[in-house]
Order: sequence, then structure tokens, then C-alpha cells
Amino acid sequence: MARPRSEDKREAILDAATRVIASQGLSAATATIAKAAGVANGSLFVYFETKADLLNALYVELKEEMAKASLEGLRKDEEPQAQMRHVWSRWVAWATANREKRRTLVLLGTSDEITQRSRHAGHQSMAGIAELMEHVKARGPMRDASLAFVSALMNATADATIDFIMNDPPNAERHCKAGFDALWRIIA
Amino acid sequence: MARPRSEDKREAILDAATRVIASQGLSAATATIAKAAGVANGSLFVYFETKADLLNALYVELKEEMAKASLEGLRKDEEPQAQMRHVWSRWVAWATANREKRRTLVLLGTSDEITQRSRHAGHQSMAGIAELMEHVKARGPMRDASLAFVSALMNATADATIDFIMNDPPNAERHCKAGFDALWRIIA
Amino acid sequence: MARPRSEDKREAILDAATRVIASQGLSAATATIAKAAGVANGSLFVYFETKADLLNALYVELKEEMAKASLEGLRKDEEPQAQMRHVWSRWVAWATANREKRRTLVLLGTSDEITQRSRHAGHQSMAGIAELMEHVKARGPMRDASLAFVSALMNATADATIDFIMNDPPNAERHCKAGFDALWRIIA
Amino acid sequence: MARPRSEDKREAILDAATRVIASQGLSAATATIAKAAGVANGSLFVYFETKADLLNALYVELKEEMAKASLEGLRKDEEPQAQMRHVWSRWVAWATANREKRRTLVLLGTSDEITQRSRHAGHQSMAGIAELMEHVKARGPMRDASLAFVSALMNATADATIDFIMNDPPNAERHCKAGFDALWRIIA
DNA sequence: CATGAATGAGCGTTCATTCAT
DNA sequence: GATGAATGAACGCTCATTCAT
Repeated sequence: MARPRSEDKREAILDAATRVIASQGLSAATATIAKAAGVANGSLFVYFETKADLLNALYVELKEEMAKASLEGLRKDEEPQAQMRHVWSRWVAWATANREKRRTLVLLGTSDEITQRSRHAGHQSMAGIAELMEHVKARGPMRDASLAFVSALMNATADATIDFIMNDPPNAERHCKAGFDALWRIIA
Repeated sequence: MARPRSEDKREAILDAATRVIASQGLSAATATIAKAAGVANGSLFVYFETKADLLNALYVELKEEMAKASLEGLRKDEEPQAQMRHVWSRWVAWATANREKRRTLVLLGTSDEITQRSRHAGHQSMAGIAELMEHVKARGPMRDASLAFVSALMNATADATIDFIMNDPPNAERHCKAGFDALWRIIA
Repeated sequence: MARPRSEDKREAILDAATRVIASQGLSAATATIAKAAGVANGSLFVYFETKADLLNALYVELKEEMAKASLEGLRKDEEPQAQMRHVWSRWVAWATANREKRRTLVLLGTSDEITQRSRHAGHQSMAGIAELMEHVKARGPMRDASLAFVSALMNATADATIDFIMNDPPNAERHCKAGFDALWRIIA
Repeated sequence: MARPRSEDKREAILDAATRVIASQGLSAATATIAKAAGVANGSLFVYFETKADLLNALYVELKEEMAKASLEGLRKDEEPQAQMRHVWSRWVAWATANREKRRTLVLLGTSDEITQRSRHAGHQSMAGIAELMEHVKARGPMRDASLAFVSALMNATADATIDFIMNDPPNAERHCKAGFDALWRIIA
């Protein structure tokens, strides 16, 4: 009974938050986000109890979307290097095609509003990539380092590469390849 | 001779800002920073016209301090690898010994209050390191990549390594070495 | 025959309001009251058009309950003093046994949401007591004062006595008697 | 140095709060109070950290003013009854001449924002009256009751009397006397 | 009728900045 | 220059009430 909570509206709010935060930063007002989502001020709080809740949900969702996009179409029968290259290029492609999502995700990552719980969920989304990484590093020079460390290096490398591509799109292809080669030298 | 504006007070404000921002984030109130610096509310604005100005000055200063610390004691007659290792370990040491400065620097780096001008000044501080990097990469696998890109990768690698060490100090030594080896594989 | 609107639900809401207001004050949210009553948010407004309506209904009901409790078992053939003493002790007993109802009633009494109409209805409930009072005062020192004034004094005395007992239950008996004696000296 | 905090402004805020709360109740907005005081929205919080602080300060101040007014001109060499009558009539006079202050004081008294500390301070203000009361009750019928209880009865009687006078000013004199006589019968 | 999502005005409080002292 | 009171726009969040389901 009663009007059911609309999944559309929830998505509209998350989408609006992505856009508004990308352009105004994490201090964007909830009222601005609500207006951008086409809902009333107070409605935002029907879907997310607090602004922090909204930010956490957004973080988890964006992280998941990024991970899914990176893993889509992966063929487990390919060579590890080919698989990793696949992930890498899709990762870069997603970031390039979703500048606002990426910028917002980066901002959220630095916020201390994002709980350990959410960060953990974010890692879970990347589990598929971590698994592949585990496999690759097992015979590489970092075989004795923890997976978490190697993953952190991969993330950092990816982020730096993507940043660079954002500022120099014409050479996206070249930077993407150079970034991957660097990653590969790190781990394999 | 005496500058009417006390250099001491300026430093006190920057120091206080470092501490306060490290613990409260970039949204720390100017009044809180002023109080922590032992000066009045309004005095802060005698030294920095706006909060953004303060943040930019702090960014530039911290970046410079970090760079100086990393380059200190560098001997140009050593092998490039030894030099790079020196920089790397001092870099890590500075971050470890100055957690608040580092945390604040990271936060400032993500803020869109920090102007291109300040970021450029930050890069200038790192010029010594870049120069060394240029030399190293010239014969390495990234000889065709731009210096800026390689520097970005180095930064990312260093940041990831430092983050990791922060969370696992007992194994600092090991992580530091692993991070450097990864960097070296990227560039040389 | 069945009234479409459930009398049970109405009572549940009034009960819940009593409890919630006793602990949170008059600014308690209607949503909180509804939840405590086990009904939905909006259902409250099916039974009471506005929050003010609910408060007024509650005021009248509690006042009536208090009056009824005080008059229960009164024997008109007894001496006026005995009758008054009966009322007094039952009044105190009700208040002591129904702390939340009493606290809420006191709060409601000070609210300017309570209309003259409701206050009048409240007085009507006390008519039985007033009648007795009329009889007593007729030969006492306040024979020339208005019944309303004397009633107000009685109310005030009762409220003060009850408040005192609430804070010192062990001596309830003693305070109850002392209060009654004071009242009796006022009127007889 | 700097502009000193203005006692006038503090008083203006308390005055405005008295007026606004008398007419709108305790839920009056701080912004409304500030405007009525002729100061900016945020200035109110320079003088009172929170709304609750303002309410407590107002409670203590009004209670003190009422007590002072009641005790003014008291001559300790008079008969206890004359002294008590003096207090009583000045009490009633103050309440009659300061309707808003009295209404606000009553409202504040019921608020659970008012701390025990403030209530205690309020009692302290009434110490002079309590002392007189102690003296009177010592030989009266309530000699065995606690001073606090007798004081509560006096308060209640005074409040009821004042309420009554408020609604029927033409007979103020008569009600005032009847109230006092009732009080005197209670205690002496 | 019952439900609970939707609404938007309103609230207490914060804060960068200004300015009287 | 130094101070801290003064300012008022802005914020996150609440809530009585309405209304689609």
C-alpha cells in the first residue's frame, strides 16, 4: 500500500549527486542535489537518512559500477596478460567516458565521511580484479608483497594514468598503453 | 628592518592550519585555526586575505618542505639509482615523521581551492627530483613518455607506498623497499 | 453498526501520545506518536485532523479521566469533609499511579494550542468536584469569593502537593495529608 | 581591544525573547527573537551559545527580577504578617505590571530545557522570601512540613491568584487580598 | 480506510569575512 | 596591526500535512 519508494527517484538523486559534486565538490548542498534530481528538498532524506549516508551509498555504487565496467567481457581462458590488459583498457575507458563519476569517486575517496564499511564494500567490488592480480603477481617480482599493497600500486598507477589522459585526450591511446606497460613491469 | 607583520605569527597560523586540517579536514573553521595558532579570529585575515589564500600558501609551503626534505643530502656524484633511492627513502621518512603535514598535503591536493598557480609552484619545488628522474628515464623503457607522466607515476607510487606504511609501520622498511623496486622497474 | 473508524486505533493514538509527550514534550513529532501507536504516519490524521486537534482531544480525555478517578466511590451521604478528603486522596492516587498521564496533562495545560473550548470541557469534567467545593466554601472564609477562584486555589494546591509527592514518594502519605489540611484551612 | 561585548545588546536580546516568547510560545524562532532585538541572526549566538542557554539565562533573570521586586522595600522590623503581606502584594503587582515577563516565566518553568542548575539559581533568588516563610511557618500548623513544600504551596497560591487577577483586573484588589488570606491560613 | 512517500517552509546553528575599537 | 563582536547567507535536517496507491 501507499506509494512505494521509487527506485527511479533514488537513482535520480544519486545521479544528481554525482553531477553536482563533480562540479561543486563535496560541500555541495543537499538542496542543490535535490533540485538537480527534480525532487523536493526533504525527499532526499526519505531515501538517504543523512548526507553522509548519501555519500556512502554513492561511493559504493560508483565503485561497483567502475569495477563492473572493468570486468565486463573478461574471458577467463585468455592469457593473464591479455586479461589484465582488458581490465586496464576498460577501466581507462570507463573513467574517460564518465568524467563526472570518476571525479566524484575520487573526491569521495578522500572524504572522511566514507566509512570503513563502505571502503570495504568498495574493495569487494574490485575482488574480481584482485583475483586476477593475485594470479599474476604470484610469479612476479612482488610475489612476497601483500595483495593489498600490489592492488594499491595498481590503483595508484591507474589513477595517475587516467588523470593524465583526462588532460591530454588526443594521446589517450599512447598513455593508456604506457600506463599498462608500467603496471606490467611492476607486477610481472 | 622589522617587517610590521610578524613572520612568527604567519608561521604559527600555517602550523595550526596543518594540525587542525589534518584532524578536521578542509572544512575546518578559520576561527578554529586562529585559536589553535594563538591569534585572534580576525588576525588570520591580516596574514591571509581569504581562507583560500591560506590553503594555497599552506599547499605550496608543505610541498616545498617535502621536496627539500627529500633532496637533502643528495650527492650528485653517486649512481642515479643510489640517488633515486636516497630521495625515495627520505621522502618516505619525511611523510612518516610528519603525518599531519602529509595528511593535510593530501587533502589540499584534492581541493579545488588550490589554484593552477599553486600547483605549478608545487611542481617547481620538485624540480630537483624531476631532473634526476629525467636522467634516469632517458635510457629506460619510458624514454618516450613525457616527464610529467613519469613524474605522476612516481608520485602515485610514492603516495601508495606511504599510505601503506602509515597503516603498517612495523613493516615500513620492507614496504619502502618494495615500493622503490616497483618504481625502479617502471622507469629504469 | 460498526463505526468505520476503529475506536481502538483512536485510543491507541491517544495512549501513544500520552507516553511520547510525557517523555519528549509537546514538540514530539506526530510521526513518533503514530509509530508508538503502531499505525502509519498518515493514519493519525484520519483520526485527528491536525496535531492541535489531537492535543485538545487528549487534554479533554485526560482531564476527564482524572476527574472520574477522583470522584469514583464518592458517597454523597458522608460529611463534606470526608467527601473532600476522599476526592483529594483519589486525586493524588491517580496522579501517582499515572505519572505519564499527569505529566502530559500538565504540559498540555500550558500549551496555547489548547482552546478555550477544551479548557471549558475540562472544567465540566470537574463539575462534580466543584459542586462539592461550592457546598463547603458556602460557610467558610471564602464564601464571598467566586467558585472559580476557589477552584483555582484547590487545583494549585493539589498540583503542588502532587509534584511534591512525585519527588518524594516515601512520604506520600504525609504530604498528602498536609496538603489536604492546607486546602481545608483555605476553604473551611 | 576590539569592540567589547555590549551589555545593552545582551539585554536587548533577553527583552526581545521575553516579548516574543510571551506571544509565540517557547517554540519562537531564534531568528524572530534576534530581529525583535534589532541584531543579526547570528549575533544572538555571540551572546548565548545555544537557544537553550538563552532560555536558561532568561529564566534565571526573570526569576531574580520577580524576587527582587517582591522584596524591595521590605522592612525587617515589621510584624511577620505585615512583611508577608508586603511581599505578596508586590509580587502580585510585579506580575500584573509585567504580564509578558510573567507569561514567559511560566512557560519557561514548564520547559525541560531549563536545567536543574537554573532552577536552583531561581530558588536562590527567592531565598529572602523563603527565610521569611521559615519564620512564619515555625509556629503555624505546617511547622512540621518541609520549607520546600510550604514554599511550593505559596508559589502555587500566588500563581493561581495572579492568574485570576489577570483575567479580572477590575477586582484585582479583592482577589489579591483573598489570595493572601488563603495563604495566611495555610501557614499561620 | 490505511499507508507511507512526498513536500517545502522552517529551524537552530555555523562561518568566512568585515569593521569598530 | 590586533582584536573579537557583528553579520547574514547558507547549511543539514525536521515535520505537519497531503495525496497517490
